[in-house]
Amino acid sequence: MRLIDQKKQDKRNRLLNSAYECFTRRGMSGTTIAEICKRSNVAKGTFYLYFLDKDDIARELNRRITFDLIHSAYDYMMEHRSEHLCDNLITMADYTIDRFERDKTLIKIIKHDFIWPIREADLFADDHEVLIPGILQIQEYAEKQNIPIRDILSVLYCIVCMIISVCYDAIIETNPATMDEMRPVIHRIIRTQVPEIQ
Amino acid sequence: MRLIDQKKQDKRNRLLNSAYECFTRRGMSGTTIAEICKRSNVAKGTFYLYFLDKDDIARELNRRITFDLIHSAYDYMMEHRSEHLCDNLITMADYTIDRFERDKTLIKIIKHDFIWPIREADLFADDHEVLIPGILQIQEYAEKQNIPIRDILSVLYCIVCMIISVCYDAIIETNPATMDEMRPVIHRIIRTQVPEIQ
Amino acid sequence: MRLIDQKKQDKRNRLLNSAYECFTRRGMSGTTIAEICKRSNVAKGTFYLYFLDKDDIARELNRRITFDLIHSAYDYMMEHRSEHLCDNLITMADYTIDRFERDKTLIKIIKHDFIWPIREADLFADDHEVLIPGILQIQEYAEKQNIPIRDILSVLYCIVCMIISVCYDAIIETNPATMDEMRPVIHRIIRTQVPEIQ
Amino acid sequence: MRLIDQKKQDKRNRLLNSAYECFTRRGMSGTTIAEICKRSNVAKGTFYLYFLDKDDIARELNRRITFDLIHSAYDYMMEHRSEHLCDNLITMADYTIDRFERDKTLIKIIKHDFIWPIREADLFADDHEVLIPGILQIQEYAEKQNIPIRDILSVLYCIVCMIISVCYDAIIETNPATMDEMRPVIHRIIRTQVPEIQ
DNA sequence: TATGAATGAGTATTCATTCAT
DNA sequence: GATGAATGAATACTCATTCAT
Repeated sequence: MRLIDQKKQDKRNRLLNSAYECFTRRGMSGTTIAEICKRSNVAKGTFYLYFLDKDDIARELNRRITFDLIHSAYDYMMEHRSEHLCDNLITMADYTIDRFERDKTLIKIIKHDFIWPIREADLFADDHEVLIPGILQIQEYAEKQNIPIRDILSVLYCIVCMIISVCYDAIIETNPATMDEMRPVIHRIIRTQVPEIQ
Repeated sequence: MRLIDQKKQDKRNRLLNSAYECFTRRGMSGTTIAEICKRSNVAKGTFYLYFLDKDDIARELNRRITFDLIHSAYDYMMEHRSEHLCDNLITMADYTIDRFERDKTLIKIIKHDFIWPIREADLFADDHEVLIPGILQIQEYAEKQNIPIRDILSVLYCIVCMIISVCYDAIIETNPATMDEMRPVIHRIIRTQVPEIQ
Repeated sequence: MRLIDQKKQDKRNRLLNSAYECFTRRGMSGTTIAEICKRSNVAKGTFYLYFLDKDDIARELNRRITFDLIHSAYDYMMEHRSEHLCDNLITMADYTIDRFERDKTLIKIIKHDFIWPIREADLFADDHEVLIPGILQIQEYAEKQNIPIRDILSVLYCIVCMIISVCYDAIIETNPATMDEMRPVIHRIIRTQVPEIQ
Repeated sequence: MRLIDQKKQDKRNRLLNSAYECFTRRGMSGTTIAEICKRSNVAKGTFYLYFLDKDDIARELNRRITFDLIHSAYDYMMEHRSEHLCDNLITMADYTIDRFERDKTLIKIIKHDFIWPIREADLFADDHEVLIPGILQIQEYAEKQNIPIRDILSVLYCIVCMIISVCYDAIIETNPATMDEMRPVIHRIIRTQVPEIQ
């Protein structure tokens, strides 16, 4: 990569990082483009060389955050791996909940803009492992249980939706209960939906 | 109630109705207080005699919408009642999904601002039946299953969260699938979480 | 008129006067709405209670300026009246040219936005005398010369267009000659187009 | 001319052509220098090697357009030549009006920025024939009529101003009448100002 | 010569909120 | 209680111009 292209990429990243910090502190609608630029030591006009508008940078940020969160959770799970899918999912859920509790903006952003990273069409694409890591174990589970894989994925999707909503309410609004009270409920639901194979 | 109080109540209601129509058409952030007032034939200053600000009226509106939706769903269910809690919950879920499909703003508002209408503290209040109708059948089910009622309610809460998120994604974004594809998934999850009693 | 309406009218006029002075000094595109407001001792938001945008106030201003200029020229002519239409037109032209020479912004505004104040449709409306004063003498002249009045009016319109363009070029650009050199040319053209009746 | 100079000239012309197309489509104030450059496949910095700013290229463009229009009109007239100056002027006026009707941007540019291409000082310069073709016939007419040539030229200038203004109003604003209605008026005025010699 | 990344001054417009009437 | 005129802070986005390469 040419030096100048590296510089551009670097500037783009600086803007994304600043945006993350600003969105984190003041929320997306409370953040001005001027602030993002100032924090990046970049002129206001420069912002528009890299992004269309605030929504554009927010979308890009979201993609990165979602991608990073899923993969971190997966990596963590791999370090504490069990042979049961069910336990592994709970490990990932717990990791994610912990992240949310430490970083409340993260849950705000995710709740507002989460995009399930795999569409029906992509299901058998070559790189779905990149998008949803651990899909191999899911396929295996589906075969053992003799359930279509897309049924498993649908339920997983619903569980993820649920976790995000519940975490948001519990962490941000403490409603209807605290995270500590909701966590075992989430565990139970996962266990019920993805029972261990005998 | 004195006549003058009725008049005040009436003006308050007019403002709430106008707000609902405006939020419905243009979304909350796209709605100005001026519009709400104009539609209510009320001066702008008057708005502030009844509500603190836009958030205030939005909160109140949300309470009403949630309340109305739950009770409509309950009434509908009572007309198609089964003896199994599980079937009744599915009936209510289907009714709600239908409402969302017909009125996309409804799901937008609910997704953005849903407040689970019963808090721990209220659980044994005298009027919880008003907030969550059908709680008697839930209590009955809890007893038969020998599960603490608050465990049932927690799971119900999670299911409601899930339904809202999934409906929003399916209806508004068609992601990751259509509502027709997600509906049976939701049914299955309810059945798994609230199994019929033998 | 109620006191409050008088105040509103007064504020509107203050804005128009400020706009005139600003347009005069810096031209329309060089004038900011902030300046107009400051000069009027009015908040920026207030501007938008009275006008849609800069174009709107400019249009209104133009209407007033054109109306005022024509009527001033007519009044002046009536004080130096001759029996010949031709001489009267020259008197009005001279008055106008003098005004342009004294107030260069006037010619800029007029050149940019002059609107001939009488359309075909209005020709026989009851109030055309308000728009183009002196139309009675024009009608008289048309009858004596046995020419359709609309032919006279068309020529007058063309002469007015010509005067405006020539004045602009001469006064603002000194091109292709000075106003002193062009004035007799204009006189001669008027005399040729509207010959005195024998 | 050296090859390198030809290349430079070529780039300059490309910029001028692009500017014409852009001004034509979006008007001068709606055109950005970036657009002109893009259309010319030239970097933004390069623009400033050839022109001072947008006004500079606009002025140059205007000179070319005016020059081209006058010469086209003259060429057309020479193909339909009469012995009378008056008829020839009408032929040229008609040609010009037709051009304006077909190309509305042309009249907009001309109206906004017309520059009478001959100044007093240039009148007896060697190349005035280049600037105002047909000046020989004008001189001849002046002699026959025993009028100073500059008097004829002044009147011609006024007529040109008038035609431009009237065409703009008629074609762009249809005010106060259509071009079809104004055309004979223009003819009559020319005939009156430059009567055929007996 | 040529490039194009970076700059940052410049401005219209909205709208929640107040307060004199 | 009710009004609605007035406020003015707050902000996204453009684009001519420069200058290091």
